[in-house]
Amino acid sequence: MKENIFNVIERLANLTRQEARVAGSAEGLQPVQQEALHFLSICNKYSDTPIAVTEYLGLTKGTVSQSLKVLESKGLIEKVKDEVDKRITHLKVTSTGLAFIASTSPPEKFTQAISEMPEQDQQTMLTLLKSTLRHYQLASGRKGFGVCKQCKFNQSVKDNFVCGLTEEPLSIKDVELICREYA
Amino acid sequence: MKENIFNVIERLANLTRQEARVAGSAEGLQPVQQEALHFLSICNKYSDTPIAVTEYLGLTKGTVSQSLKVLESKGLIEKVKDEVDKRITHLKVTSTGLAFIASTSPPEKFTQAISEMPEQDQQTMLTLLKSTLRHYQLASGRKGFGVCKQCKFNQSVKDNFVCGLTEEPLSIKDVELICREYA
DNA sequence: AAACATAGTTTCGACTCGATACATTATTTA
DNA sequence: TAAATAATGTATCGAGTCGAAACTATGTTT
Repeated sequence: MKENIFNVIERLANLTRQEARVAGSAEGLQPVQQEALHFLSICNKYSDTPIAVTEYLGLTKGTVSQSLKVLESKGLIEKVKDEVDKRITHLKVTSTGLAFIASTSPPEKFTQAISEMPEQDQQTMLTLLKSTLRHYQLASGRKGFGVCKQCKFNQSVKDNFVCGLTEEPLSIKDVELICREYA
Repeated sequence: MKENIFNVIERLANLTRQEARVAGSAEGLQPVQQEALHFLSICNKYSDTPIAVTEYLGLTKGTVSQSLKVLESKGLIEKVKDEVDKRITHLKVTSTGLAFIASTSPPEKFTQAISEMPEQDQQTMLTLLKSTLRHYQLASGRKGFGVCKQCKFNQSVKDNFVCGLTEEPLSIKDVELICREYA
């Protein structure tokens, strides 16, 4: 059973990677660069840094630094120095970058395949996949990437949200974005 | 919804790839080489060729040829010329190769994560993932890789199986292995 | 103030990948 | 039957990925 689940996930990943290769070839974007851009388009302000991308993709920072340089040179992201901690660089996805991601992620045929399944099945599968990922991240001893709403550092005060880790107020938008400090 | 399903699958794939990178580093095996070896360990005699590996991984034959050369040089597979069609090379996984795959696939922590889920959930997820893959392969206009039991070319005669495409008798083992001509 | 930790870049060598050209062997067509 | 075409597989090239290591700069601890 686990063998089969593993096989199918591997195969799905191979297919999406192929689609990404084709979709990105026009812009000269490699699959891994698209994954980085995709992450940056869905993460919040605590996670829009090279190190967060590194942890998300599970690569080394040197490798990721190269990929980000490419994304920047193509005008898909911009680097902005953090005003408080000057070691940190924030990566902002440009409108060009957002447009690219919107047109390629999820890949067209993947989207089509999912759409052909009953709504209820989609929901069930998502729930089970999320559960698998959570268990997998725990088993890997890896910090999870999650959204602030469920983060133990997210403390809501009346109608506003405050990050309990940094005590910074969070916008509604931040609360719904993926966060590196998720716990 | 589709976005989320896509995100989770991508993340699961990243994690398994990382585990594979670590597991293979001792033997000097790259993730893609492990995937090729894994496929060869579960395919039948119609699919144990370089071109079948190429189609399965979605790469070009030149690229795959290189990976197979590495697997051969490490004694994990052996190349055997086809007696009938002399263009074809069959790839046999050696006992060393089988031992490696058995110890690394699925990755340990992935297995652990799956095992922690209720049996019923595992079954449900497998069914839904398979359905997704089937739809995805169709949408991609790609020939599916499946097992002979459901293949339209598989015609059973009494207790024996015969491949309706080649009219060759199939062993019980062949019938249960993944096949390139699956349709 | 010194030691250490963190964020990020650069450089290097090994490897992946697609594209192309090529050799062999089958199959189709004329 | 001969020629054209198709299929399987290999070799080579250049662009790109990857981890490791060395490095800079900035923060944090001691």
